[in-house]
Order: sequence, then C-alpha cells, then structure tokens
Amino acid sequence: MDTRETILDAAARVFSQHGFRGSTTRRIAEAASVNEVTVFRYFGSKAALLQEAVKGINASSAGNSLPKDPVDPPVELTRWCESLVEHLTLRQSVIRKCMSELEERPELAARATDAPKRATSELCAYFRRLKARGQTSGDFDAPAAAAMLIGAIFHDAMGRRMMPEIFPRPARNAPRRYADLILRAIGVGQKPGAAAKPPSARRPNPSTAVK
Amino acid sequence: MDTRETILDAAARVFSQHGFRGSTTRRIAEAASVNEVTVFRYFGSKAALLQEAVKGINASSAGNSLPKDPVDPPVELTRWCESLVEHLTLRQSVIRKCMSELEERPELAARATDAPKRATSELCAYFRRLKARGQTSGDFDAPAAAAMLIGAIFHDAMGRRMMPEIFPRPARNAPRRYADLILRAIGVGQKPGAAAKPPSARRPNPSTAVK
DNA sequence: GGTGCGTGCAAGTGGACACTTGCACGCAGC
DNA sequence: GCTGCGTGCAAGTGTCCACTTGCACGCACC
Repeated sequence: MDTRETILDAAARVFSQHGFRGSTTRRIAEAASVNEVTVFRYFGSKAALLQEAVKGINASSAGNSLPKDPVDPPVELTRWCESLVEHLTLRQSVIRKCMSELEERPELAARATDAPKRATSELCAYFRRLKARGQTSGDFDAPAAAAMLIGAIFHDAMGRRMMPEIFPRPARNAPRRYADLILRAIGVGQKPGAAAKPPSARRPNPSTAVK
Repeated sequence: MDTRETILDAAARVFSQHGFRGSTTRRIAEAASVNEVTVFRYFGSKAALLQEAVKGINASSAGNSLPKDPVDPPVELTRWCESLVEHLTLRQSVIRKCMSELEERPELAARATDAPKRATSELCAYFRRLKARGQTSGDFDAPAAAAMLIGAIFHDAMGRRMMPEIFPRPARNAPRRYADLILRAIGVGQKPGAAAKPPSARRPNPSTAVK
C-alpha cells in the first residue's frame, strides 16, 4: 500500500538477485509496479534508494539467543545454530551480493558486518560462561572456537545450494553435527541420550557423498 | 609479451575488482595496455573473454596436500590449513565475485566449486584414515568435521579483512587454532610439546578483541 | 467546487556500453 | 620489394542506463 515501502521492498529483492549494477531503476520500478519516475521522486537517485533498501535488510537480526545460564549446552547450541543457519540461508543472495560489493561500495553494505560480529561475540561469551563454570576442559581458545563454529554455519548457508555434496546431510542435521563437534573440541561432555553419537554417520544416500 | 595472455590476465584482474557488469571492455583493454578493438579480435565478445579468464583462475589449485600416512596430525593439518588459508585469502576478491555471479551466470564460474570440493574430499579422506588407524575417538562424523574445518578456513579467508576483530589473532596462528580444535573434536590426542595449549590464549591486544 | 498532492505517462538528454568497420602502419618472411 | 599478419586508431551504431521535464488525471480535504 505505502508506495515508499513497496519500492524499498522491490529494490531489496532486485538487488539480491542482480547486485548494484544489475539493479536498474527500470527493473526496480517494474518489480514495485510503479512508474520509474516515481522512484526518483521518492529517493532522488538509485544509489540512495539501494543504500536505504540494503540497510533495511541488514537491520533484521537473527532472533534466537543463547541462555545466560547454560543448562544443556548441546541442545541450546544446536537450537542457536539452527536458527542462525536458517537466517543466513534465507538471506544468502543478499549476503553474497553485499560481500561482492563491499570493496567497491563500502557505504552500501556498511552494516552488513554487524550481524556476524554480534553472533560471534554472543557465542564467544557463551563459551566463556561454560568455561567459567568448569563445564569445559578449560584450556581452549574461546574466540577461535566461536569463529570456527560461525565459519561452519556461514559456509554451510552460503555453499550448500551450489555444492550440496560437501556438507553433512540431511541439511536439517547439520547444525547438530557442528554443535556437537565444537562442544567436543572445547571439552564439554555430552549428555548420554542427547547427542553423543549421531544415529547414523553413514547416511542412506551414499552415491552422491564425498568420496 | 603474448597479447592473448596479457588480455586474459588483465580481464581476470578487472573482473576480480569489478565483477562481470563492472568489467567493461574499455577497462580491460586499458588494463592490458591494448586497444579495445584488439580484445574483440581475440575473443569475439566480453562474455567469452571473461569466461576464459575466470576459468584460468579457478584452474589454479591449492598445492599442498595431506600425507597418505598420517604421522603427526597437528603439524600436518596445520600446514595444510595454512596453505589453504593463504590460497583463499589471495583469491578472496575473485571468489567473492564468483559467488555473487554464480546464480545469474552459472556458466561463468562453473569450475569455481571444484577447488572446495577437492579440498573437502581430501580432508575427509584424511580423517577417515586417522579413524581407520584408531587414532581418533572413532564415533565422529568425518564429513561434518571436514565441512566444519573448511568452513572455518573459508570464513576466515573471506571475512578477516572486513571484520578482523571476530577472528583469532594474530592471523598467522589461526590455522593452528582451527586444526587443534577439530582434532580435539574428533578425539585425536595432542602431542605434548607440539600444540596442546596455545602459548597465550589471551593475546597482548585486548582493546579490540571480541567482548 | 476548488486546491493540492500523489501518481502515471510520454518524451527526451547525455553518457556509457558492447561491438563493428575501414584504414593505416610496421614488421617478418619470401 | 612485395605480401600478410598483428595491431592501433578514428569513427560510428544501436542499445541501455540514470535521470529530467512537462503535463494530465484522480482523489481527498477544505
């Protein structure tokens, strides 16, 4: 209904498909079912429009957060990873475009680094809490572990569609696998029934698996 | 000297800075110190030129490979990670551009997924060798561990320049940190003096660290 | 019923782009 | 000395792009 929002929305969609140079004002106007001139009347220039549209995307946060008092790390961490994977997977196109534009147009995607920074910092704090309570082996490097788990999740979200065969399958189990691995790496004992051993490390679809 | 190679080289450079749409034939010709017309005489079209140029980049492989007979996993794996990080870091701009173009121009970067596939598969095989020799805890998920380590390395190579504060520092120690974590995750005991405990988990530069 | 405001539409401007054509020059080999 | 090849250069074509202008229409509010 609101013309301005309609245009912003369309611009975000077009940008995530075509990047900055591919987002012509014609395409955006068409996607918004609005006259091209109207776009200029509202935003003045393509650059200003896209900047605002992309800012809007990057502002949306990942939601789910880790508990202040860890009680069941495997479960809590798996949930958190799941929600992060989902969040990143849904936004993979925009993220890819932002990563590619960042060097050429830093002002466009300035806020794009906020989300990963926040996520890493939150995860790191969680690991430190575990350490402080003596629930870990004590001698691990929390920032490295946080970077590693975030990396696994990021990589999965960005790459799975293009090369599904290099990731643990089915996709729905991947977050649990990553969470389990990182917890073992930092020496957190697994609850007996919860996550110790994946029910089947050999999955029923070996023909396409990594050899 | 060879005009054709000169142009290909320039095209690769320009593409990695500006992406497909930003790689105008004028810019490429200028970067190659060649007349724009010459570009067309050699390659017929911008698309054909860029396809060949990008293929050339993706063909270059990561070099360093993991030993058939593991003798010192922490050291071997750290070396391998170091070489992979270096390889990816040097190519980060092209990789970012390819990731961003992949959906719109799949033919352009078709071979871009080869390198990660090969690396993951090699790493996975190495983990399986360790498992077969009983050097691991035995119940871990090799593909997940491989995906995770590759993810950490990929993430580091792609993100460190834009947000250095979320990665383990100094950069030169990161590969060892990741390797140590993944080895602990899969239950490989650390050699006493080699890598058990990073000499200082707290680094002397706390002001900019993740909080 | 008149005044704005939001919007559409037609037309156009200047520039960039991919790509073409035609010609001139210089150098290597016969 | 002539030929052919590789290259540069000047010019131009048609398309697309960002962005502008001017006008007309319709709806809301006074």
